[in-house]
Parts: sequence; C-alpha cells; structure tokens
Amino acid sequence: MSIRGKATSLDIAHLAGVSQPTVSRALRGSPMVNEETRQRILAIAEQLNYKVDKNASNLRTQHTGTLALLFFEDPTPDDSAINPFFLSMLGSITRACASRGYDLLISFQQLSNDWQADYEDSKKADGLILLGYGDYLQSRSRLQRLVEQGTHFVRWGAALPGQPGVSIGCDNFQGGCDITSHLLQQGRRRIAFLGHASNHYPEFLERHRGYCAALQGAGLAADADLQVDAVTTEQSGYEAVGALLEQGCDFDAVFAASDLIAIGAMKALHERGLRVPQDVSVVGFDDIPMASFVNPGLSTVQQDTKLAGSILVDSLIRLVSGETVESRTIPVRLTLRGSSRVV
Amino acid sequence: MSIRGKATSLDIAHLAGVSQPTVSRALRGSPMVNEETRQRILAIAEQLNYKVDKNASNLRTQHTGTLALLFFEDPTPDDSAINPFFLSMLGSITRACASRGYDLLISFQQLSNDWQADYEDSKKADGLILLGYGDYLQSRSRLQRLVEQGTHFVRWGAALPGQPGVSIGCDNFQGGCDITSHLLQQGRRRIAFLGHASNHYPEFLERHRGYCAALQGAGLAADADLQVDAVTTEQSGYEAVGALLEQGCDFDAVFAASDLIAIGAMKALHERGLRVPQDVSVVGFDDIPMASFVNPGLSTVQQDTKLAGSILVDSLIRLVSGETVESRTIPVRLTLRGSSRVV
DNA sequence: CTGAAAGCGCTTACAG
DNA sequence: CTGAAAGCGCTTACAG
Repeated sequence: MSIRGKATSLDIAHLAGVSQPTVSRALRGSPMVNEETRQRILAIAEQLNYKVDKNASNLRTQHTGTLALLFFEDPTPDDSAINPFFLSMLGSITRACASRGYDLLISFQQLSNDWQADYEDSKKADGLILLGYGDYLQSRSRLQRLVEQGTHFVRWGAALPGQPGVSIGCDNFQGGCDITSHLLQQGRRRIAFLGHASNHYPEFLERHRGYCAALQGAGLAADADLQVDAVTTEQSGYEAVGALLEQGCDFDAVFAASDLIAIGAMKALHERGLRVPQDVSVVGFDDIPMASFVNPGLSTVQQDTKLAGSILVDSLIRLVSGETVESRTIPVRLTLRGSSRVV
Repeated sequence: MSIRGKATSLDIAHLAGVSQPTVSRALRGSPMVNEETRQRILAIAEQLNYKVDKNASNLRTQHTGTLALLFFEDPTPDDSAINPFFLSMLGSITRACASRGYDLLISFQQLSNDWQADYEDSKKADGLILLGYGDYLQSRSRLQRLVEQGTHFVRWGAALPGQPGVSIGCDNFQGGCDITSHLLQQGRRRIAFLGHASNHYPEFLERHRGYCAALQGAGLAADADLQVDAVTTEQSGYEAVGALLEQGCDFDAVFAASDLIAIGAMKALHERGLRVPQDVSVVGFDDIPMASFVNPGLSTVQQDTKLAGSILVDSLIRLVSGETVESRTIPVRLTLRGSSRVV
C-alpha cells in the first residue's frame, strides 16, 4: 500500500488477499462476489478511506455521473448581480442533481465563447442544462448545432414550434393572460406593458401575447403606445416608466414582464409621487424573493422554480439514458399582493 | 477515425500523419513541436471538433482543474430558499472560478453525509471551498479531519485563533461596532441585538462583540434583556421582535445579526404599528439585494461578496499549488438607508 | 465465485 | 523535433 497519496483498489486487493478486479466488483455491489469477501474488502476500504477514482472509472465506462449547467447572460456582461430568478433556478437545479446522485458542474458562458464544446465534448459531463436570458435568435443556431452533434441537453425557455432540442418553460402566455385579467377585474383599463415584445425575447413575447388576449377578451385593444421595451433589470423598468410619463401617456396599471422591471417601475412611480396601487397598479412576473418585501408587496406570476429544476434534471437524465423526451410547459400561478389591490 | 463517437488524439494523429504523442504535444502548446506540424494538427482538431478527454488527462496528470464548492446548511434542511447572501457568494465564486480557468463542482452537503471524502478523495476536484452556515462546533471536528488528511480547502467564516485550516471572512467585529456606533450617533440608546451570540455561531458572536464594544465606547452597558437569539431567517427575526415586545422591553433600535432577521423584524414592527425608523431604527448585516428594496431601505453592513469570492478561489488555487496561505479578514462597509435615519 | 488480460485516452520520461 | 513505451486506476468481457 502506498503510504503517500490516496489508496487504490490495488492496495486494497493486496491487503484483502484478492485480485484487484474483485475489489472493484465488491465495491460496486456486484452480486458475483462472496459476501464474506465483500465485507472484508469493504472494511479495508473504509479503514483506508478509499474512494473510487472518478477519472479512472469515467474513462473506463465513458460516462461521468455529472451534469453541466451552462448559464449564459446577455444584457449584463459585467459583474453585476445575477437575476434572482435564475439564482433561484440554479439553487433548485443544484438540489435536484444532488438528490439524484449527480454532480453539477457550473459554468458562466459569458466568460467563454466555446459553448457546447467545453463540457460534453470533453467528457466532463453526460449532458447539459442551458439556462439564461438574452437574445434568443443569437443562440438558436447554437442550439441547432448541439442537436446536430448529438449532444444531450435541455434548456429552460419558451417551447417554440420547430425549436431545436428539448425546452422546459413555464406557461408564459397563460401567466400574461391571467395577470392582465386580474388587473381588468380591478377596474384597470389603461395597462402599460413593460418589456420587449419581439421574437428575440420569446418569453416576453408570450407574456405580451397573453396580455393582448386578455385585453381582447375584455373588448379592449392593446394600445401600442403603452408598450415600452425593457430588459430584465430594475434600471430598465425605472427608465421605461420615465419614458411613459414623459410622453404624457395615460395609464392606470403597469404589467412588467419581470419582477425586476416591476420593482424599478415602482421606484420611478414613487419618486414622481404616484401611489401604488391607488394611482397605478403594478404587477410583475417571476415571483422572486424580493417581490414579497417591496412595499407594497408586488403582485406577480409565480414560476415554480423547484418544480422546474426537477423537471429539467429528470428530463436530462432520461435523455442521457437514451429515452425520448418532449418539451414541456409548466403551469403558473398568480401571487397577488398589495401592488394591485386597492383595499 | 471513428465515425461514431468523439474523435480521439489517435484519430488526429492518423489524419495528420504523425504519432499520437505529437498530437498531444501540439495541442498542449509544447515548444518542442514543429510549427508547421502544429498548425496542421490544430486545423484537423478544429475540424473534427476535438476536445481533450478530461478523464484521461486528469487520470494521467493526477489533477483536475476543478474546484468543488461544498455548501452546507443547517437550520433549514428542507427545500426552503437559500439565504440570498450565500447565493450571492455562490455567484461570485462561480465567476471567479470561470475567470481563472477552473471548473466548479457544486454540492449541497445537507444531502450527503459523506463530507470531505466525496470530492478531493475521489479525484473530482483539486480542492474544496466550504461555504455555509449552521452550528460551527458541529463542523469543527470535520475541519480538523480535513487538515489531517491533507485536503486542500478554504472556508468562508470567522478566522478564529487555533482554527483548523484557512478561513476567509469579513470583519464581523468591526462591522458590528460600526453599525452600532451609527445607531448611537443617531441618538439611539436602547439597542436590541437579534441573533445568537454564542461560540456555536462565531460570526454572530463577533458581531455581538462589536456591538458591545461600541456601547462601551459610548459609556453604555449591553443589557442582556435586549439580546434575543435568532438564526438567519425572516421568521426568526419576526419572532424575536415579538418576544421582545411581549416582554415589555423598551428599545429604540434593533441591530439584527443578518438582513434576513432585520427584514423579519421590520415586518413585525410594522404589524404592531411601530414606525421605522421614527419609533425604532433597524439595521442588518450582509447587504443582500433585497435590503435596498424593503421600505424603508435597510441600513446594513455590506460584505463584499465579489471580493470574497475572488479571495477564496485565489487562496485555494495557491494552496493547491503548494503555497502557504494565511487566513484573512475582509473589511466591511456601512450602507446606510432609510431604516436608521430620521430625516 | 474469482483471476488474468485488455483497454478507456491521455501525458511524459526516454531514446534517438 | 519526433516516436515507441509505459502507465494513470479503473471496469468488464473472458475463461475457469
């Protein structure tokens, strides 16, 4: 046995008086090993604090028991904080992997231009989870390439028809529709939409479509003047409200395409002396932790990140083991708080 | 060349008409390869989308280029949200690893009882970053064992004298002292401390010591009735204020040992009709993102998570490469907002 | 139930 | 500057 360095299966074999393959079998729980022998081997392994060398076993078996999370950001390539919604997804994915016995490798893709390549190709992971925001059209060709290479991956995002690969996303359309209906029920009629509504941002677009559908259901038409582009930062929401007010737009509610936008919007409204919700109702999307702590609490569309994480991980594991997996949409739920309810 | 599956260095060697070791050298940038040959090899590798098999190279070189983050939680072993402060640390560590060319393996230790063992021992990572909260005394013996085994690790936490291993932490004492002084300057005299103040929670204890020192500096004694135990959750802060009020304690300020506690405390105060900061000033510790969004904004002690992440990663990398690394304390900074300033 | 043999895909002395 | 050889530590047919 090597004194320095970690023990190997050969060390154990010597000590147990068996061959090295028998040690390997015993440790992996093969039924073809004498129970007594196994116990002896296990005891020695335990005593030596032996752990199977993953590099060796992965090399031999050609799979890793590891999943890689590629997190890509577009709008803020600086070191600013990560969107809390994605942080929450990250937490949920991490937990889901752990509970299924997989390791999770995490990478921020803004710092690497070598996308798909780096993980499954270099045998670090069995499959990829893609998570992030940013311009969809820019990433689409990359998805296409992943599919062509036979890489196993799932992504979080809108499941568009003809979409390459497997997507898991929440029901953005329904969420947009429901929260808009809620505002309508509260008597609001001039509802601004803050967020991009183009196919570059499919999730925002779906939310906007839901918004339009709800308006239509109430016999109202969407007013193009009430849509202001915004990416998912407070700053962007703050500026969007500023733009709306400067244009002299008349509005009695704001549907922000994300909570971060909504929180920025609320700040801008407060600063102009407009009361939320008395003068302007505000609602968001995501239900990030801080939504319940702003004052008033922010009404929003909750995305179930825990469920999402589980489904992403389970789908990927099934994909890796050769099963066919369909894209899925997860239902959303309204979380109503003070920002949209006049008492 | 194998049609199915990934290309290997041998495939490239065949195509380039050289031996496999030459391919390996060329790809690793060895100066002992003819430049022309190298270019040819590089081109073929590129074309085949070849990536070095990490399992094979790690097995051969006996190091991984991977760091493992062990995140352990004590108080909430359920699926509740991760403390935003640690989420922020996690983001910062992830970025720091990426920018230094290391992969990051993440594990939630609440789900595994096999601590230290699982990572460096199984050759998945070159070193460990320990991050988390919970009872320090419970984990101390494990740290001791890590040191004995020669495992490379750094931990986030209070750098106590005689502490096993390398710790990086913020200056909890100074932070506690500064924020308490601020309250005193605002004319507060009866300052409650919400949080455990025992050696089970060394960071809270240090904050409490800073609090006592500041009081003493102002000629005041710490009133034991004004210290209420709390762990770092809103619920705990909410309950702590409830307990204080039920005891009929007289207090004009609250120093919560973490922002989460402070936010719970503010909620409890609001519900009882007490105004923040007019009736009771509230301050926290951490400066989590939501601190700036509660109403009024929460005054707090900022821990620089970005710097912390960099130092943790750099320290670990140096440790792994055989250098000696000392424990370090990172300075803190007050972030003052409306919760402690009567206009 | 067990062992001898082969091989996963690299890297690195060693020899030329 | 390049190649033949060895070996990292496993797992898995194959033979008994």
